[in-house]
Amino acid sequence: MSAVTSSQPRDIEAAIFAAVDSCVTQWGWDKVTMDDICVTAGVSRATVYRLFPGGRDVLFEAVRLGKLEDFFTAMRAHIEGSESLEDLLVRCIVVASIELQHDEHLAMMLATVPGETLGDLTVSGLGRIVRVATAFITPLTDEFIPGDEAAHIVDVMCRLVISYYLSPSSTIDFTNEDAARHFVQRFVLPALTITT
Amino acid sequence: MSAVTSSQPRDIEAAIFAAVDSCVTQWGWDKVTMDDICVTAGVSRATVYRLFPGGRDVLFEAVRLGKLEDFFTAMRAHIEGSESLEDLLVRCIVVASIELQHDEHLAMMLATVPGETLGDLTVSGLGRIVRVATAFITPLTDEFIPGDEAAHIVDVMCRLVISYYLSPSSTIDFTNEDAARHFVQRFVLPALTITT
DNA sequence: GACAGTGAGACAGTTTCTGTCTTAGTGTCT
DNA sequence: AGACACTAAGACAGAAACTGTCTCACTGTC
Repeated sequence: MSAVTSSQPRDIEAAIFAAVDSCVTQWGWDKVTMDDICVTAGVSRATVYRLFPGGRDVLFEAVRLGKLEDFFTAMRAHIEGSESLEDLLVRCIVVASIELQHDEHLAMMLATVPGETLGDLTVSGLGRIVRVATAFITPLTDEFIPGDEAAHIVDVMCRLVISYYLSPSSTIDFTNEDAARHFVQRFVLPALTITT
Repeated sequence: MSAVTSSQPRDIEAAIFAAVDSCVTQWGWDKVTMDDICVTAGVSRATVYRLFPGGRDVLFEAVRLGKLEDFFTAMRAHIEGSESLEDLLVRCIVVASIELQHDEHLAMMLATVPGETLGDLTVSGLGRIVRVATAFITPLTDEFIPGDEAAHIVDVMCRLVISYYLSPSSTIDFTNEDAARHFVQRFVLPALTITT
């Protein structure tokens, strides 16, 4: 049964991912060594390097990519029933903001280069987040607005959510649905060229 | 004013201690480097090495010693009004157990060799804890029992508290005063050779 | 028996860390 | 002003660690 033989390596890969997650949570990106991960995962060095050729960088990149996808997959589940563009945008903002605030470790996971400060979220990491966010969210906006317009909206929303997460404002709280809705009605919807 | 000049270094020493505490809490003994501590304390490498000649080992030893004394000083405040030996022993057990459970970081601080597992609490670290505990507590038992007897009691109590902390039992909860009192009445007091 | 996947560990090259040192800058006391 | 004590900054060599690759022995499956 190929299902059996292939399920073994999957488990190991999952164990390694879990180990990275655990180690990074405990020590942060900088302090984690490959040996930490191997020991935590209960796996040999050779196995890790065979599964992730390229070593540390490749492994961490894979983990971060996985986290990013998990994040947006979960988010998509939250926004899938939206009946209007306003509703969709509000849900996006609120869910993302709450999720970020709830798990501050997540922000580091979402960023690009491990070991650098959260400030990187606004430099190298942001572009990548915007890219993934666009890929995940724009399909859901199809029924409301055209794709290129959606890309613009998602881009702006990403930056705002991250900005308000990194440096909260006393006037707007994106984790609050009413506040987010008010913001969307006031600043986002009027900016759209279409009126539907 | 010598008070002014001497208050400066005191502040720096305190800052370094605080930095060690913060760094160890964040990363654990193994992962902390001297540079981490210097940066966190906002102090130069040279300063740290001058204040703690011998470097890492000496600094960490000083921190641990300070923690140990803090711990027992706080404990002594809790048990100072005891009117009977039973009362005193119960308070010791409960306060120590609660304190340990409340701040698991403390246990690592109390141990001897940084970077090694908590298991060391029962090997190299235990002797030192018993020694300090004896020095702090036996003076308070003077009015109840002779010094050598007190030393025995403290020794046994230390081991029990640490053992139950490391591996809790379903039958005894030392953080509960009634349970601790019951235990003392049942096992400790009868073992004493004096009857006062 | 062939085979794929794994653990254990040796290995060199690199990076990081440690502990010491020198230099320059600061503020205080005489 | 000048002596003094203290500090920041950083260069430095030696030690320790981490990385990534490799080989070998072991296991279970086909």
